[in-house]
Amino acid sequence: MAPVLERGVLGRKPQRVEAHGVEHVVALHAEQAGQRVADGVDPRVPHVHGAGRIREHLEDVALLGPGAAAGLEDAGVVPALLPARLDRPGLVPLVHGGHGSPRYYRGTAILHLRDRPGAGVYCAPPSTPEMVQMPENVYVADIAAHEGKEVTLRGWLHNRRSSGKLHFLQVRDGTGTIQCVVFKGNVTPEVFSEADHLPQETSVAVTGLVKKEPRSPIGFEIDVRALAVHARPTQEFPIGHKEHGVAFLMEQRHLWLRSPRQNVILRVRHTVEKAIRDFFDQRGFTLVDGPIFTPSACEGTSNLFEVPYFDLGKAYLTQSGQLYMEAAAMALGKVYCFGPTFRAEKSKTRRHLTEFWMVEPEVAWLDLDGDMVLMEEFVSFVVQAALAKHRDELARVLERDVSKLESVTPPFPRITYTEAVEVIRKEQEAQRAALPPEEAAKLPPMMVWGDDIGGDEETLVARSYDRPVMVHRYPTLMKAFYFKKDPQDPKVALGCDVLAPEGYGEIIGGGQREDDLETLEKAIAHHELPREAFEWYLDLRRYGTVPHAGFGMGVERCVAWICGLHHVRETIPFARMTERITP
RNA sequence: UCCCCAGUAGCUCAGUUGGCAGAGCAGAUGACUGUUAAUCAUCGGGUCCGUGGUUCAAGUCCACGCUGGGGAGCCA
Repeated sequence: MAPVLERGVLGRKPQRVEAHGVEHVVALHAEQAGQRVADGVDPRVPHVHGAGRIREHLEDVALLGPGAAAGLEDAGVVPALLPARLDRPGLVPLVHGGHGSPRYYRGTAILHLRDRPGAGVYCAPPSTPEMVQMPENVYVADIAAHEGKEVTLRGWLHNRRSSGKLHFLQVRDGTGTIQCVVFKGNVTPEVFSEADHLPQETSVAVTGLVKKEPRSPIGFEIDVRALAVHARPTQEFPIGHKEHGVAFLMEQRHLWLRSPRQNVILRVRHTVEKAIRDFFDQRGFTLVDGPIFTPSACEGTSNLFEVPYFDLGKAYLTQSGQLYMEAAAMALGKVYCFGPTFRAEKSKTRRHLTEFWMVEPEVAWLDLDGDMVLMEEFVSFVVQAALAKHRDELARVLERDVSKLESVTPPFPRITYTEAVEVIRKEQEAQRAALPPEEAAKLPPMMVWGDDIGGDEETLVARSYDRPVMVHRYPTLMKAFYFKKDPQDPKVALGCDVLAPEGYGEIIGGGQREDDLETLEKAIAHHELPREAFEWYLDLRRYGTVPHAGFGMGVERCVAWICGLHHVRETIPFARMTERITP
């Protein structure tokens, strides 16, 4: 080992030892041997600041053992190596004998520095060499539990402001963002200067005291004692703090996810997905995963993604797991599937994706009325779960009017399709009456019974209610072949759609299935579907057929509604649309 | 597939009747002990989407194309 060139008994004031020009070994040792180390972290320990940089300069480090008081020549010096991960500024990490996990010491360190400009060690007065609890690695979300303690946070630099002798670093760790205050008097000039020049999205480990701060949005700040730069961005982060266009942000989706807004949306999505599973789990449903590859269209041949499938020709990506869930319901009673769904429709609207996630429950011995009760309880459960967990974030970050979600509780209003048509026609008449005749003539024709309820019509129906509205008994001709006809009125099918309020439109479609073999055979023929492909499905009616019902809910539309978003593309991590498949 | 709109600095945009290419933000340098999208000063930064045309002169007008956005239909 190189000779010791400097040795110092450190006073109360921090002292910096430069190492440049020649190879140095710097020894620092305790002022008062035998000083008791309090629980937690004593700020008066050797601080190895700027660990990311120090790492490059340190070749060796040694710690004086318990006999430190005897001096540097004491045989208690423990040779040790600096571990690769020096991320506990404030404590000296050592690997005994050059292998094994590092143990963290406070006490006297001997640092062997390489000859590099800027190399140096900054030390506060050390206390007794003694193994101590290392500064806890904590998350911003849990910061309140660590008030008054020294902690290490690891994350990314979100933003930075400066005011002379203070730098304000906004550090984001995935659970939240916290302001870290770097005061010139608390760190070395190098660290202070570095803190003022770190670009956005630098990954850092910040060590400091957790302090209560009324000016902070989260109530706490970090009073920085040490800052370890893990990695500087190699180039400027494309997404700044000002506004950006949608096209640009979608191209940068992999980076856009880091923004506070996208963080909240993805967390709400997570909560919604968890609530979906909790709801069905609590009610004794079994999760049955449907296939992604399907042999042919579930509901006709419209708009399916086609993939080559070995010698069997073509396969298609699923557009619904429903038919398979019907089979599963006959086996397990109450089932649901939850997975991705693919639609090759060239839909370019705020409500459409080519790949989206759908949950589809199916229940044996259930009729339309029971299905509608299940729908309203399910939607209410999911909305209330999201509200309970994210009320503050929804209101603050997404500026969502959460009072609009509070009213989402059962029962939901129910109207028939026929009644909905009347409501729409009255609205359309009112619109016409309010316009001069020549203007009114330019409007699209009035809705008549049998027309589909489009996006505008959905909004007309939904806006008179403060919660989702259930529209049931649609004309049979509009619905898929498997819907059961209403025995009271065969012109309509026992289907039901749930329309979300505030213009979010259809989030659920479902209903009671045709359980009679002959009627179903006729329906397949009437829709001109290939009978062979549905033989297995007809088997379900051949072997103990029972009334059954179910529905499908699109996760993205539900999340968009809960979050109050303009477009579903923000609700899925990586949206797939007709004109976009990257990143 | 149809209808509408947009494309100018890294980003968001302005650009007048067709007459020298602009601002804010971001970046760099400096000032400031409480900033919250900090502020202030200074500096650097351009294939005006592409091709062709009209014109003394095109970011601007015309044609075609490309890319993206919004909407319709269909759906969750």
